[in-house]
Order: sequence, then structure tokens, then C-alpha cells
Amino acid sequence: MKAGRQSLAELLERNGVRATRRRLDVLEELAKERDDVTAQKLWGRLRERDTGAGLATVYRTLALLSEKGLVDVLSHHGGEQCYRLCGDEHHHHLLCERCHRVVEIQECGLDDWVSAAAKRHGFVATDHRVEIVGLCADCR
Amino acid sequence: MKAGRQSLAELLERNGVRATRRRLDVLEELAKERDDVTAQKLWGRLRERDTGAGLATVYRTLALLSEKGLVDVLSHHGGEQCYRLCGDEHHHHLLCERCHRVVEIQECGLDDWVSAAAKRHGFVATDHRVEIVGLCADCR
DNA sequence: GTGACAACGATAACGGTTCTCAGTCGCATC
DNA sequence: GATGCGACTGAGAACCGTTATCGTTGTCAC
Repeated sequence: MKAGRQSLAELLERNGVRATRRRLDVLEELAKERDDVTAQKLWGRLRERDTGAGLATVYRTLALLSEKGLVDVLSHHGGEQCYRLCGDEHHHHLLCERCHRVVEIQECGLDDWVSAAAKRHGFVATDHRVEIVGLCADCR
Repeated sequence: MKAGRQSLAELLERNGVRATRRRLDVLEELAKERDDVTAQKLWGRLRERDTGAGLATVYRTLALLSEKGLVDVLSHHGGEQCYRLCGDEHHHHLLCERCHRVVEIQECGLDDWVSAAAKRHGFVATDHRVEIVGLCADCR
């Protein structure tokens, strides 16, 4: 998880994004977060570190990263969006209702269930999202 | 689906909510919607009908109804919340990416999968949400 | 070094939602 | 029906997360 600045830069380049200093700052800060963060919080952290990153840049960078599929955007706080660095394969989320910890579930295996459920209502499924809410090992 | 005002009033009372004129207006308008609506749109409809409902009341009523589990709150439009009158049993949503139609899936049957997935990461699942995105019969 | 263009920071603008407060309604009681 | 009281409501201001604007700065090819 302690991805060096170099490898983060490569990650960006690989996705056709210019690896500027600001983008690396944002990405690096994001990589430090175990859970999801709001744009505002992330900006706060960057200010603490005396990174002169502007709020607009944080939003721009997050939008760019999510467009490239490098970050997940979750909106369970009602209105406020949360961002999280994620793997780029299909996955779901497990989230702790007490401490708000977020864990990725890589194994899906729901494709059959999904397409069957969709078919039953005349739909053709193209994607699906699953969110499991519960208590993590530390909180239960 | 054409629930009469009387039965809507009973629905409210049954949930410990006073059935005022305004709340019935909102609920009635919500019952007419096939899909999910934003609070703003709903307010617009109510104004067209010359119902003098204020925007604040629409928000208050929607918050109340969602708290009582009578409406689902979906937030897939990024920031803007969508409301939808729903059955009060556990269910999931199927949504059309073209026309934004929303259909409830009553049959879940994922409980085993959910608790297994949660257990694998040390979690205990208390709830889960599934959203299937695809194309409905009319759009595909 | 120079030019072209992408990225950036500060801040204003925007838009959905919530708060405030004075007025009104619903209902129990007489 | 009149009265009283607390819950509810409407109008609009305030709030706050996000996006747009614009002048400046950084990046890269030449």
C-alpha cells in the first residue's frame, strides 16, 4: 500500500494522464487513507502538509481519477461524495457501520444471479453494484 | 398503484405519522411517479397542481417518509437525491441506464452469499444493497 | 530559450438542501 | 362551536459541497 511516488507516477502515465506534482500529491494522500475520504477532508490534509494545492485542483484531480477508474466514488453520506483509491477490476464494497471502514470484495461471482434477476423483469444487465453493510472485526 | 387518498392516510397513520393535507399531497404525487423523482421535480409537480406546498415541506416530508421506510432514497445522479415510494420489505433495484426507469426486485436470495462474503473479511453483515444497471425491455 | 498548451490557485458562482421564524392547522377539551 | 396548545407549514435566507472562470504558472517539444 505504501506506493512510492515513482510508482504512482507510472500508474498515472499508464492511464494516459500527465503525472504532475499536484496530481501526485493528491494521489499520494489518497493512498495513505485506509477508508474513503471526502474531497474537503483530503484538501484539509494537503493543506496541513503545506502542499499549496487548491480546492479546485483536488476536485479536478478526483474527477479525472474516477473517470480513469482509479478511484471509487461512494455517496452514502447523503450529498457529500467520498473517494477511495481502488483496484481497477470489478469489485464490491463491505463497509462497517460503526467505524466506516471500507474493504474491497474482489470475488464477485454474482453474474449469474444478476442476469437472471434482470431477465425476470425484461432487463439486460450491463453492470451491478453491491454494498454490504455490517460490523468489521474490530467493531463487533 | 392508484392508491386513494384514504388509503394513503391510513398508511401514514399506521406508521405513526399525522396525515396532514400537505403530506398527503406529497405522498399522492409520489405515488403517481413510475420512477424515482428529485425533491425539486416533485415540488414542481405540486406547484403545477396549484398545491401551495413549500419546498421546505417537500424536503421535510420526504425525510420523514424515508425515515419511516416508506420511500427509498437513491443518489446516483451525483449529489442530487432521488426519492421513490417503495414496498417496505427488503428489496433491490434494477435501473435502466437509458430511460432511468426503476424496477423493484422483491426476490433477493443473496443472504447466504452476503454473509459468506462478509465472513471472509471478518465482518458480520447486517444489511446489503444491490443495484443492477442495464437496459429495460423498451430500451434495448 | 521559445512557443503552445495543459494544469493550477483563488475566488466567485451555482444549486441542492437545511434552517429560521412567524403564521396556520389539527385535534383534544371544554 | 369556541379555545388552547403543540405540531406543521411557507417563504426566504443561510449553508455548504461542487463547478466555472480567469489570469498565472508549469510542462514539454522543438
